[in-house]
Amino acid sequence: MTTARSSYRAIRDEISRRIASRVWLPGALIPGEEALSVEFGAARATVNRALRELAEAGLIERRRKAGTRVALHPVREARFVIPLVRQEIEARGAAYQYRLLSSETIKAPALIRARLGLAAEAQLRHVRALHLADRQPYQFEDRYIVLETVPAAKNADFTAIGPNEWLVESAPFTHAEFTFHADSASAESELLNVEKGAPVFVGERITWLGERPITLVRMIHPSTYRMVTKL
Amino acid sequence: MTTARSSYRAIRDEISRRIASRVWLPGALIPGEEALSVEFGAARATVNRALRELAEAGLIERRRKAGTRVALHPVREARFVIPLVRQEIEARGAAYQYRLLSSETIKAPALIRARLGLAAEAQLRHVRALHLADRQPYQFEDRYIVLETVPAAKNADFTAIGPNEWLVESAPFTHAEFTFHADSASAESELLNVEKGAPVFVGERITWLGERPITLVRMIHPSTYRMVTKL
DNA sequence: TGACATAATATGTCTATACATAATAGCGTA
DNA sequence: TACGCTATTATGTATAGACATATTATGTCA
Repeated sequence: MTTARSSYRAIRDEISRRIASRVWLPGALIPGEEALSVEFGAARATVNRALRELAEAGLIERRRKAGTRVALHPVREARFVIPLVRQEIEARGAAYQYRLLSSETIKAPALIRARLGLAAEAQLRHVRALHLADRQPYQFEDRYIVLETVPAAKNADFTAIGPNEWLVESAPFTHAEFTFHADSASAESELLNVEKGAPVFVGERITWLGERPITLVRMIHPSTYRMVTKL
Repeated sequence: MTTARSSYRAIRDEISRRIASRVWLPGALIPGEEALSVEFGAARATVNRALRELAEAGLIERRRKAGTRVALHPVREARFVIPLVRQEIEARGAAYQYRLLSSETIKAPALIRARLGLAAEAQLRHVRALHLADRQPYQFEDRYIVLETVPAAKNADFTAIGPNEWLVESAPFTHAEFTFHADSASAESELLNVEKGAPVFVGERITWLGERPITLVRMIHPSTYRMVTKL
């Protein structure tokens, strides 16, 4: 027994159950908050919280005046966590190793400029590094840091601590965009210890602080990599 | 001006700003709800909602008695929506086409049985289909449906409506597991109109209704595919 | 010193009430 | 009929007050 008082969790789960068991069919209008609060013997605020969470999960759709209905095509969202590579590797019980491959300050190439919306003269720090799990190549990191947004990155030392961990500590972001796709290994094939042309899993991430771009990174994994998330 | 009364959004955004601008550093303890409610001139419940959302986003960490602190390694979560292939394609302004390739009822192969935790005699419906965008192959769908859990799938007609849309309407799920990886095209290479051995992006999804598995599906895209999500 | 009970405290949740806001429905008028 | 105003309604948000719960800090006793 959780509590004598009706909890928003109990209400949420019961409503979720009714939808799953098709008591309330997709597209159907469900009772209003007032009615539910009577049925469950709870305050409307409590029912509201339950419904709000279900709406966030995409199970129901709510509109003022129109009421709440079971989502027709539950556009559900999966969440996946964005851990540091090191944490990701250590969580698997593997030994983490980091190797800095190259680091230089350059003028932004046109392609990167376009992606980040930078001026022609923008300066970038370009870092290439390798992350290993149990001595096996795990991820090749190819990163550009916008020095205008993060001046401290100009002289940061990435030989011991990777730019990923350094940025997390030193340059918080407000927005991010993630892209994932499959590609065939080219220049990085030797580094990842795979055949040239072998499939690789590529994650790309751009982060911003407000309107200003912080960094663009390509993270390339061999095809043994699995990105997993549960719902 | 949003409202004269302080809103939880305003509070949430202000706290978010303080973290982003490093007024409150990673690991630092931030004022308690009581103190913040005084500062912002709001009720504690309002501050609570603001903080709760930030905690959900992974920006702060909260513990009873210990208080609230700025996350050291913001284990932030990205969310990505799981739309129907049709919606995904139509959202790009492309014409959607669906083609059923094969459909049969079989005894579960050992590999699938293991993944879904099924008994040896379990019956499955195995469906293979192709989804096209502007007449170009977009996704090859290779699906197994557990007939024990979804008996109605035994006689369902998947020639016009794909099993994906059919299941969404007919068999809601409670849990799901998603896996993504890169692979090289083998049997499906012709269907996707790519070279044999070309890189493909593979998404795998298993859904459950309570404890019982509903379906396992492999969704295979050519390497031009991009999975995008924003935060 | 160490184990254990106890007090203190910040967050977690619930209630009752009130007002805000979006969106629909219905009415009246041109 | 077409348009626009207005009343209605369900959700959205805020408040004050209360109790619940997890966890830390403290104190007591062996």
